[in-house]
Amino acid sequence: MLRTHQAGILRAGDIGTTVTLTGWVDRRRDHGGVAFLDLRDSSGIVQVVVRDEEVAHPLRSEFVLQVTGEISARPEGNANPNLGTGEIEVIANEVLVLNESAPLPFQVSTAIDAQVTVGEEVRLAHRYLDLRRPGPASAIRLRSQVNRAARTVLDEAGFVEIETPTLTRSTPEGARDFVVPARLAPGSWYALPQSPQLFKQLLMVAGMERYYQIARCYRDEDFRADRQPEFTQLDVEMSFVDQDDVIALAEQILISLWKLIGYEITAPIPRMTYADAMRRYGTDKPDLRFGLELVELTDYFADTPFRVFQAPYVGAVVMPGGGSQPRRQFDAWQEWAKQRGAKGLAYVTVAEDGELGGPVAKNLSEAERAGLVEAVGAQPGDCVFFAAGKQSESRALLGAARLEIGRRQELIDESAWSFVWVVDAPLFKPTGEDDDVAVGGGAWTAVHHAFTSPTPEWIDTFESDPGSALAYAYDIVCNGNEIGGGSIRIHRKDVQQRVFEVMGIGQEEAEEKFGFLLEAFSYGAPPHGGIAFGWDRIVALLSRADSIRDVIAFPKSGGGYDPLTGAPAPISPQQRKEAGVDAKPEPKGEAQAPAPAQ
RNA sequence: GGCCCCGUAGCUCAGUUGGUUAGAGCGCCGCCCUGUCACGGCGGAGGCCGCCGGUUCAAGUCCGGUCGGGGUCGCCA
Repeated sequence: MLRTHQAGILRAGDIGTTVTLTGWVDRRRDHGGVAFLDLRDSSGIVQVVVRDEEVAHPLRSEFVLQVTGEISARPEGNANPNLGTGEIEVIANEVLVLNESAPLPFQVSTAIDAQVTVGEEVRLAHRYLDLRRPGPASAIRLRSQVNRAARTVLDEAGFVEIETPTLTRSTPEGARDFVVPARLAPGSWYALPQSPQLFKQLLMVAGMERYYQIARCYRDEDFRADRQPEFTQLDVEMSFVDQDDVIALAEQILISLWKLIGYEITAPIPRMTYADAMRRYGTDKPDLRFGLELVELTDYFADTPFRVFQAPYVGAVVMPGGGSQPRRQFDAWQEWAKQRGAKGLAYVTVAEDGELGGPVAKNLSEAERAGLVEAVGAQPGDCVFFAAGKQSESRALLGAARLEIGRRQELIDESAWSFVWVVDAPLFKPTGEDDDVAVGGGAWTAVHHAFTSPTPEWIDTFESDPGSALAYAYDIVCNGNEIGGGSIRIHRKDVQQRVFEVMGIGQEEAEEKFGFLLEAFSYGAPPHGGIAFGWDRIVALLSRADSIRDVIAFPKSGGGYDPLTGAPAPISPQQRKEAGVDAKPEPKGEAQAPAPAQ
């Protein structure tokens, strides 16, 4: 080793020791006759005193040094309480420049971090400099701990870590695939997996019984703060289990993860049905850090004279203290609602004397006005927002309004952790956006994915009422974020075929797309199920990061662009030719992709 | 694909009703400085105001388009 100690761990107890340190010049304070260097390595910072002006003068920020010297107590009154090493300093008797540094695109030293935030674009373009800073670095280090903690739980529970292919076959449904040309089969393409879903099920057929993988997944979709084209899941699958077994294991994992940041999750984590979540919070991922539940008023307004409320669903959410908002603020709420595709957001204010105000109030009947405050649970000074129309759309709007109210009124305890399992989701949803599609129209698609089993109660009867059939699936939600989800899978070929039928996937199509899986299932597939955790999102939550970009070593920016490498980039004509990108598939007939190996 | 916000020095930003030579802090370069820790002092360099077009006597500023970034809705089984 080029060093004997790490800089950041030196303490008063080390006084008198001669050490050799290596690291970067964080800052330099040159007084002519004496110079102070803040030497930084991964453990922290220590002050180095250089008395030789010739040595100290040419040093610059981020030069890489090897310093040998004696640990010494700082002179009386010169301690720095902001540094762990603030009691001591290293009196250098040898300073070797291991490498120089060009002037920096941004300041790496975080001494002034509180005042200046560097833009994300430039940080990502020089991510290797960004990661020298303790804040960004700590997120990446936490991620390593998170991986280790999960592996420990799973290893102790007898799981086998198995890698699955990243060059695989494009499967229908779901997100857009990233595709890779196959040089040896021009015109044919691999797809990068959206998740290891099919492989992990095959591993259950293979008798591995307990599988996990920290798996990279790829989806060619548009961006969000919490979405990257490549992202990571902790992927888990188990044989001979039911829902409670998977949930119990998942809770063990979550407990060990949150323990890393000193939070104790109390198990069992509460469960809520999907129907309840939608009814009370207007979303399948409710943020339970605050109350403010939606109030269903369809019956209350059953005979209303107000046309807008003559709708299949009427609901409301209360904004505490919202009654005193100025008119333009309410106009802003209308705009907010319109941006989410709603016609508007009706509201009623409740004055301190209980009098109702706002443009909607006068449209209500006497009786409706009289009972409204009690019906919605409002207080004087509040306002009540209403949504009326289709149930799903109205609830979604109210659910979004609830979150917005929570944020604006600071009802959310940002230090809280609130976990909930959302269970009993529907198995199917109507295809297309219109949820009024008549049952029996035949157009159903899987809510989760095509291999999710119906719950035991529905397994024999789901065809009779696909819209009501429940899936044997579960999502784990933390502070309004879905951080994982899974299901018990279908392991019987006949059930699988019936599910395909409801979804309108014919036998031929099923054979072509999932033939290898269906065949595997014909050889004694064990009952199995599993879960996948959104690893980036979990680490982002644990590190209190705003974006998953903060917990990915080299994230992409908008448009899938990597500001560091410049990927994606054009390829040469030679590469195009070799890769077979431009190969024209032969017309139909035998040109079909070869059947999976039998 | 729709909508919103942002593009001015290496970084973070200011820039008046359109009006002389576009500023500040930090950083950078040079000199000075023996107890600093966001050290300090003196001096200096550094700008296609994202790009293209328009309006105007005159555009960083107004208008249209475009590119890039961020957010959001659609989308993401």
